[in-house]
Amino acid sequence: MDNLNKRLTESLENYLETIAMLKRENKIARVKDISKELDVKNSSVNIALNVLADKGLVIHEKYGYVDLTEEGQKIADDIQHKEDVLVKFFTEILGVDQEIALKDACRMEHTISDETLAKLIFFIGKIGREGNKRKK
Amino acid sequence: MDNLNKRLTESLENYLETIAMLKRENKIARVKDISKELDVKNSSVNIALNVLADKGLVIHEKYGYVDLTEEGQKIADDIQHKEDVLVKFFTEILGVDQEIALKDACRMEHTISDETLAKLIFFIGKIGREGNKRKK
DNA sequence: TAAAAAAGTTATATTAATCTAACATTTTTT
DNA sequence: AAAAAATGTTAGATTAATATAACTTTTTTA
Repeated sequence: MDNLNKRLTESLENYLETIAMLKRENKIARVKDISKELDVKNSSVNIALNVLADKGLVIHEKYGYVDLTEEGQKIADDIQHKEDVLVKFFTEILGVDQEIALKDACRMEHTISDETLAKLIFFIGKIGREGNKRKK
Repeated sequence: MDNLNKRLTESLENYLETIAMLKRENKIARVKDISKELDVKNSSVNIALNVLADKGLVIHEKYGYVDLTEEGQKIADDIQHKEDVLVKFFTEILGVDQEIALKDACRMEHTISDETLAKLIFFIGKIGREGNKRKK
């Protein structure tokens, strides 16, 4: 288990996120589902899973299901949270089209810092409260 | 000249942006300046310049200066504009620290869509006008 | 102006992420 | 339960971006 606390690549983050999503929607994640979702080949998924397993982020028994470790799940949740915040900001505050907002968020979720995310969350909250005030 | 209108990689965009910046600040750009700025080796710069020259975005005479073509300059300006808008939003509206804002913007400038950028510019303008109103 | 230093280039290697093709295992169907 | 289909794995290739090391050209300096 390669446990140096280095940042994951965007690609590996996407694998974690996808596995978490599949578990949420289908209860289980299989290689085939992941490759379909990410539009890559099974062989690519396999290689990525080996890397992630090596880092202690996924569990993958040969020919079996794919699961996230606690740490892997935490990372996936973190990225999903970033995506959700970005999508909300883009659609509800900027008025960006849903599809474009999602596409942008899925790329930016890998690069926004925790500091900027925190400020963005605060800002969204503030704008929301101002909006309510006006409606009263 | 490989003139398929495909999107550039983040790395190549960074080279264009850096060359544009050096031209702006120093009048000229040299391999050494680019490598220093991007923290890569001269040999890496060379390879990138060959790729960019092949795409008709830079001009690079052997052992000579590096310049941008009109198209290369246009792309560089576009990326720089995205960076400026993002930095402005992060610092002036969200209140993010200057250094972190710049770091985030330098990554996100490669992924934000034109649509989202346009909405963000509009939003910044609107917030600015509201701010002025209050001050009156 | 010749030697030394700096800058630039080329050849070769490495890493990450992907692919295709061949092979292995599991699941489904008849 | 045997054959066929689906799924998963492995081996080997490719592409992009980088590095190191050796080499070339240009610039500086003594």
